[in-house]
Amino acid sequence: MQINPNSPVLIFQQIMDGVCAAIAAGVYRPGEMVPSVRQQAVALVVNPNTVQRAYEQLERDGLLVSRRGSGMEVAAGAPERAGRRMKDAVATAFGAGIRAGAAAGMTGAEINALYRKAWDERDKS
Amino acid sequence: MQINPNSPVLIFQQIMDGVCAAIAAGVYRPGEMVPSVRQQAVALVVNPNTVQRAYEQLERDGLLVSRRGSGMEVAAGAPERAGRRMKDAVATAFGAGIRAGAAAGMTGAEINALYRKAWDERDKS
Amino acid sequence: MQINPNSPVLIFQQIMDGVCAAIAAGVYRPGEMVPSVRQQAVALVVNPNTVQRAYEQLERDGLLVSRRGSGMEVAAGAPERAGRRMKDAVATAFGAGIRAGAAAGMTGAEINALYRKAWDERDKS
Amino acid sequence: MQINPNSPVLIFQQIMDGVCAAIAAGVYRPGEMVPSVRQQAVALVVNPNTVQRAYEQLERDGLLVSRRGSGMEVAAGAPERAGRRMKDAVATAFGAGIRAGAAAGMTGAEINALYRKAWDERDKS
DNA sequence: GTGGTCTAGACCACA
DNA sequence: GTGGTCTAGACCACG
Repeated sequence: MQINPNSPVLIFQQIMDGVCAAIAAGVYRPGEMVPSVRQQAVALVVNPNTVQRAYEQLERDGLLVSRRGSGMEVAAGAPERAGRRMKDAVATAFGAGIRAGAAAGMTGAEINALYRKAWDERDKS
Repeated sequence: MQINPNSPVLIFQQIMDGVCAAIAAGVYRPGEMVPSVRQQAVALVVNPNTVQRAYEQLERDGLLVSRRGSGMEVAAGAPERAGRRMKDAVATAFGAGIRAGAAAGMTGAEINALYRKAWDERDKS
Repeated sequence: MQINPNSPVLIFQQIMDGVCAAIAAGVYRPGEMVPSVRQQAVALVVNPNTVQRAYEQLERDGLLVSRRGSGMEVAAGAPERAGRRMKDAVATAFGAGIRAGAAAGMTGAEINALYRKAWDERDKS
Repeated sequence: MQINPNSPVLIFQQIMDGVCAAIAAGVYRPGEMVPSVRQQAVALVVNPNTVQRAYEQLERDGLLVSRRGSGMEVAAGAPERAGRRMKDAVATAFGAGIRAGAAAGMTGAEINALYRKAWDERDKS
């Protein structure tokens, strides 16, 4: 996981997205601990408060539960919730791209071509 | 063109995107005037300062040129530049979606299915 | 409204309680602006971030809505929600007192006497 | 006695409250030993350090005295002190509830009704 | 001026 | 060591 401080996407949201994806992908499993706020902060070269905020939000969303004094743990049922969230996010991104293309007067074929191109260039960057 | 004031996407960016798309789509043609700051502000239910800032940015990007005393005009060569920008934007959106899906552990087939679903649901909202 | 920094009750919660009570009491009415983050901060002799956090939470709870660039506004239907919240809070406080008294071996009469005494001493402090 | 680890009330305070109530109720009598730190920790499903801190505080408050090498004993005069503390605690809870209700614009009758309701629902939870 | 995000660094309760 | 709250002060987009 990596953070881009120059991205228009808020840093704490990038962290949320990353943790959410990791849960959905089964990298973090229910009952396991996620990296501590301070660890994540140094790993991502980010302020601990920012990580804290992301974790706090994930706890409100039911993906994490905080264990006082010992750390944050992946909640039961979190993988399903995270999977749904990620599907929504992907669908939203695709929808935005399609709508932007249509607004720019592209034909369906042109838009699909852009998708295929993006698909072929995955793994880049 | 419509603005969503509750979107996380900044309003002035939504305006830029809309104008850029309109230029790419041929709605606004080189040499034509774009709606005045005040007209746009009324039409989009937005603060004139915000429209002003979007137009300034578009001028810096070479899509608009200010005609002294009379308003902003679409620049020569703007359609091509705008078209390239929109293609980049669409490709970026698709790339982000694909990367998010992959990070969440989705298979290629699942991601493609989400794209097809988003495609079938275009025109919605 | 006043904040007690030495109270075990978290400051941002004291702020939330105060605003919630003011909404329930009709001091702040739907559609009106609440004091700005910075104003509240100086008024309560508290850090702006702390006020911000309280307002943020109240927004999540549907009592406030933030108007970009202009301030925070009392949400429609907020008085009812706030009233319910305050009733719950009062009931919780009374329940805690009653349970504490019972745990300490007090008789019902003793507990009721303490309530009457607290009632007679209201307005103090 | 039971601990709620999800309560906003600090655990060590919950322990202090419980022991204090037990002393006030005559469950623990002067000269008797209170459960050892380790026993309490097991019984309450809590970290021994937390129990230790609660006991230390109670000793500082004059409710317990440590018998060297053998544990903690209820101090002489502790029941009176504990009783006073519990009365204060109950009165404080009632006062907070009454003040909260008044701040929310409730009438005296409404507040009293909430008290009666809380009274009728005692023993619950 | 407004809200909102981020950084830096402090203190506390808890394990 | 952990999470959590608070302070101080910076920058940004928006009105």
